[in-house]
Amino acid sequence: MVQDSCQVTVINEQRIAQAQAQMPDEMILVEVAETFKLLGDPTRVKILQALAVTELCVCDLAALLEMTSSAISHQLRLLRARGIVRYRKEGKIVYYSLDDNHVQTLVEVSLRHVEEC
Amino acid sequence: MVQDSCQVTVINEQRIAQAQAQMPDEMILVEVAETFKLLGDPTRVKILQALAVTELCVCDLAALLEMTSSAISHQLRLLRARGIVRYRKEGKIVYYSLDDNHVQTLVEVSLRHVEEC
DNA sequence: CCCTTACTTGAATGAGTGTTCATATGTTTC
DNA sequence: GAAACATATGAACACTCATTCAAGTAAGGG
Repeated sequence: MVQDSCQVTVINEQRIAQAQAQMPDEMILVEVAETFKLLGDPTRVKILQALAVTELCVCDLAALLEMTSSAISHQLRLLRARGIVRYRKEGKIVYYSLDDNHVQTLVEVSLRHVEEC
Repeated sequence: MVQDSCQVTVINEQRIAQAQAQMPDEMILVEVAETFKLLGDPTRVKILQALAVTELCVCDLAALLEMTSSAISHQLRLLRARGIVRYRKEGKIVYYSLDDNHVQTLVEVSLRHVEEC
């Protein structure tokens, strides 16, 4: 047993070294967590699920999810910032659609996972 | 254009109906979001990444992530509650390992996604 | 031009969350 | 049995976050 700088006892030094060796960069792991965090909200999951079916404008999404346009717009801003959705203006109407099929895959995998349990 | 109960104007009634028809149950979508939320924290992602390599006890994880055993234990409790990790007692030491390869798949897909960008 | 409409945005608020600290539990060792 | 140790857990704290509300922008119609 060894004490590290944090006063934590180490039991299996070798396994720790092994896990550490295969651990991706801190930065990458933080990004992975942030991606998941973005998907970790029912409103945003519903938005993505709807946009996976068809392009929709803000007020359509608001009607579909029975929420205010403001609430939807705030969430779309987050999804936009991560490049998950893109938008297209048509007059004063703004149409949103998916811009990242990786994320779509994640939602699908998670859906199948939940449905199996 | 139609006004629904929430005072939101509907632009594309047909598309909304289409999206609604393909929308999974509210309950399932909430569970999907909760699964993602659980993966949406750097500490938990690191724990899962480490356990994907090898079984580890709480203090090993604490040493690896340079955090207190208490903080790790709290996170493991959440992962345990969702059936994502399982544990095995060996005397006073508690070894944790992964108990859900779906989740492992999600992390892998997300890792590849982040690394591509 | 003014009014309505679709959307955005900033501040505020209430709920939720991760870590710390102190304490408790259960196990081993002396 | 007492001390040491690995975990677990409850409360507290700072912090984040989703929604609401109010105000602002930009486009179209009368």
